[in-house]
Amino acid sequence: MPRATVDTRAEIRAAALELFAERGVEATSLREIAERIGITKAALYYHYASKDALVGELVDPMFAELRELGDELEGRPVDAGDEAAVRAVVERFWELCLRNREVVRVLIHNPALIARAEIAPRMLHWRERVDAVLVGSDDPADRVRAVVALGGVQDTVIVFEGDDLAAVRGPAIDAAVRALQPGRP
Amino acid sequence: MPRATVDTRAEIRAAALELFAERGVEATSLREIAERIGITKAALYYHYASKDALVGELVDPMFAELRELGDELEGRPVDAGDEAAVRAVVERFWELCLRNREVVRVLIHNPALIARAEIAPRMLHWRERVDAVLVGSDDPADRVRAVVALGGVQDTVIVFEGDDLAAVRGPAIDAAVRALQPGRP
DNA sequence: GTCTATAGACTGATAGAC
DNA sequence: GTCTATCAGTCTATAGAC
Repeated sequence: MPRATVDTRAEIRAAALELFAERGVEATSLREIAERIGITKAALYYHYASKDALVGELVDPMFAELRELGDELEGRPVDAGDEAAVRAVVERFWELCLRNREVVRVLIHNPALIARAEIAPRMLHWRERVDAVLVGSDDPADRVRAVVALGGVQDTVIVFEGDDLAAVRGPAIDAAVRALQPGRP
Repeated sequence: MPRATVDTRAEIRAAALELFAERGVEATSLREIAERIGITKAALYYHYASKDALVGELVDPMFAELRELGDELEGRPVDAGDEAAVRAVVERFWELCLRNREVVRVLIHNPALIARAEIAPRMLHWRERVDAVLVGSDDPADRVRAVVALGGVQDTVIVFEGDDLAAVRGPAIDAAVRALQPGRP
């Protein structure tokens, strides 16, 4: 029987992202995804050749955004002393995490994912690249600061998921910018 | 046939923690854990009644430490202006994460875990409780700062796992302490 | 495009011999 | 304590009807 909606593929992705983010990829079966939108597992296989292919298509948009951000910033590292410039990059990273927060959740929660053949090549150290651009330095202490700042920012969109994220934005970015300042407090 | 080692239970826990941290709990089977230490799945079941029981015993020590820290700090909130006091708490949290970094990894990577009946009651908002003690405030902005600081610190013991963590400690704690300072940078 | 039916592998867990 | 053997259930994935 034909279905009420036109875009079954989009429906599959939406249901899958929700379940993957909530329970993890391994803990979610294709049967569950299919049943959530009222089709059978076999019908799902008509649209996606495998679970890996589905996961790959889900995480792709975020990787594309990260690559764009990396490309744009590459070659012109941020001066750590220029607070406005640092803040601008942190803000963009926050917005990116916010837009893709369900994907962030999936990636954080599924380490085995990045080892899968379909997905690993697309990861390319995603956040590490932004780290590097942001601190523009190989100094290990600078890298640590970047991990605290961006890791912390990334965590907020997950931890405060149900809350008013517009209110979280300001303090989160402030804290991250401060964490990035070199030297002892 | 009796085995070379005395403490099979400890061997099981060690192998399980390694595999759970690496791939996630759902993606690791009891057969894999058993075979890694040269016994069968049935032998493993002699020592642990279920997968949940095994997971529970693995995460217990960290929860116990968090409860101790919470108990000790409870009732005497840290003055956000007292930098030395703030630093002391952040340092203790860092050490706790470092000691339990494989468990941290397991918990981060397995959201579904905290919903399991055996484990949920022991979680009791672990990090949230430390957050609360640390900022000693219900102000949402303070809570956000605490999440950035402690989330960032927690991330470093995972991200820099293979590196020299003694060198990571200083910059990580500095960055977290700075992130906790109120107001705009 | 969606279905039913099924293959084949693996899972967590148990029974009972040694 | 560890084994072999097995259960019932689930999984990914496919074949073929409509």
